[in-house]
Amino acid sequence: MKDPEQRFQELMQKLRSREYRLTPQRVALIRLLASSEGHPDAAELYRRLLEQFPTTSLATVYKTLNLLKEMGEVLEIEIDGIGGEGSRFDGNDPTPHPHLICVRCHRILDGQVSLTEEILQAVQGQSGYRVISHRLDFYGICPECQAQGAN
Amino acid sequence: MKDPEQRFQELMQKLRSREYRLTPQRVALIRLLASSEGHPDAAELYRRLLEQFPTTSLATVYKTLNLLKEMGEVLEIEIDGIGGEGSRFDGNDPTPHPHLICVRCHRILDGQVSLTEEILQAVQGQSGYRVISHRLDFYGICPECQAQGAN
DNA sequence: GTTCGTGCAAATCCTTTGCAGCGAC
DNA sequence: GTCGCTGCAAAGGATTTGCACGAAC
Repeated sequence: MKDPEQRFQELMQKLRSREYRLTPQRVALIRLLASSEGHPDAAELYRRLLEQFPTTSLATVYKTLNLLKEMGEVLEIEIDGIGGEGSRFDGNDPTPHPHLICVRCHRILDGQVSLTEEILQAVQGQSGYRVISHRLDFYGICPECQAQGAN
Repeated sequence: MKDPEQRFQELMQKLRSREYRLTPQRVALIRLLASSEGHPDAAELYRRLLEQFPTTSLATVYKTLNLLKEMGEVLEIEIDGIGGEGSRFDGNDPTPHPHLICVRCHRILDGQVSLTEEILQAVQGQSGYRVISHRLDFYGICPECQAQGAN
């Protein structure tokens, strides 16, 4: 995980250079995304933002999120098999990297492995696809949940 | 890809042994899912089902889909970064396997590679998670779309 | 005859959009 | 002063749910 403050500066710089307006709400949201503590979803970001800006709306959160996604600075993590949950986001490290998703408590941890070059080559060779990015997620039970319940 | 007829029999057998009712609509849907030609979404399955049962409803498609998902006999493939599309489904092979998703035409191809045992071990070791399943999807441009447009 | 599945409509949930007013620049 | 951003409310789209009728067993 990158240093949040450094990542924050990085994001600010990118927005400035593209001449986007740095409204206080936007800056606060970017600060949250720079650390992306716990891989928050839109509602969680909204909740944290409300503490500073009681009139902020969810729509604003989504708009900024979409802006950053288009810039490739935020990664969207969709959890499947787990109904009723929205996407989670990672603005700390937008490079494709694996996630470990606990099917019990929905905790998300960053994985440290990466796909080997052989695998990428094999996939491209077999299919003829030109691979642009990928997504690798593991579903399982986190240590805490293992400790709690048997099974 | 498994032989669709064989997979169909397999699915029928599993439903029978759990004493689910084999209504004509359900049987027809299972036949579609056994091949899962083109990794259809719910709307596509519904469309194909309508040809045989003009009064079928989307709700019924979803209900059967959920039943089979819970039984672990259908894999749900969620495409992200591509808005306005629902999940796609694979009832031919419910074992986790990679997919190649074309970001242009949304074609989905089954990948032939699988994660190495080392990667799985590494992930479990680093995180302490007990990994149950995983998901590996590649995003790129399929050969047809590469041929069409430059870039 | 029972119980489960179907099909309709309405409801849900996340996310997006339209628009008027405000604020960054 | 301009134009983009905000925030509200309403719309949108995929999926789910409630319920009464009909069909599988």
